[in-house]
Amino acid sequence: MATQPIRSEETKSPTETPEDIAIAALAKALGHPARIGIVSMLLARQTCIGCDIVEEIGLAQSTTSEHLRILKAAGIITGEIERPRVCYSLNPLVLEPLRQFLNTLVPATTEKNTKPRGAN
Amino acid sequence: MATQPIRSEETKSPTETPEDIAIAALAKALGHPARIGIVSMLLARQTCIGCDIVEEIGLAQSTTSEHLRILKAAGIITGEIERPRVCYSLNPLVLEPLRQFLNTLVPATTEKNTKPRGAN
DNA sequence: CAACTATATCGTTATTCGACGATATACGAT
DNA sequence: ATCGTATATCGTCGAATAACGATATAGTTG
Repeated sequence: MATQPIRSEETKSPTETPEDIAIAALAKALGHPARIGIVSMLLARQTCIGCDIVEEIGLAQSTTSEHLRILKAAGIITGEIERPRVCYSLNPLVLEPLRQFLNTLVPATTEKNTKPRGAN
Repeated sequence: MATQPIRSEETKSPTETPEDIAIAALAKALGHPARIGIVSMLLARQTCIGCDIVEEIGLAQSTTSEHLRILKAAGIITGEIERPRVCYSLNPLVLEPLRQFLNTLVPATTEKNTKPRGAN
């Protein structure tokens, strides 16, 4: 159906650096309100077991589990199994590339605005 | 899990704060390597006309235009029309909520790894 | 052992995304 | 007026995402 990719000799290769891909993957993992909520929750409390997250997020258990899986796959959170629970906690260091990317973007203004997000 | 009460009055409202939604929207807009590349490009040069971006990104013109549209919709870039060109530039301030979110996440004692982008 | 709890996974469905080529638009230059 | 350039939009396709209920898994407790 589609005409054959003539892309043989020309340099139509998307110029995606591995760095770009890594940063985009982190941003993508954070690109859903429920996942932002989960991360915020883990920041407020130190650790959370999954069922508390399910309750607070307000989505179906299976849906929440999927969001947790995405965050885990990106390395942003870790889940320590404590059968039958799973104890989730933040692993903020993996966000460094994204964080530094953003910090280079913003015209180095005041950094002292670091108020913690309001507790839920 | 206790049988969840049927979604009658309360209970199942996804607890998404407007703040969470805003942060997630920004992250989502950055959640693609091509868009990270565009933003990086606009950071390196000060402004770019679209055709240069198309060339550097290496995707079809229509695809690149779509990525530009997404970034524009999120407010991350602006496009000033200079017919027949459009001159794009960064508007990094709108990223503040996401940036601050990340900065509260990352333990502030972890500032050692501050190498700028591009060192690969 | 049986029941309960917490979580992950499966199957499904509807929606969105990402990519492309083709086409439309709008201006400057010839 | 026609051509060329730069950009946006349309239509389409396949893939990915988000959501859910149902079910499977695995440990704890009665």
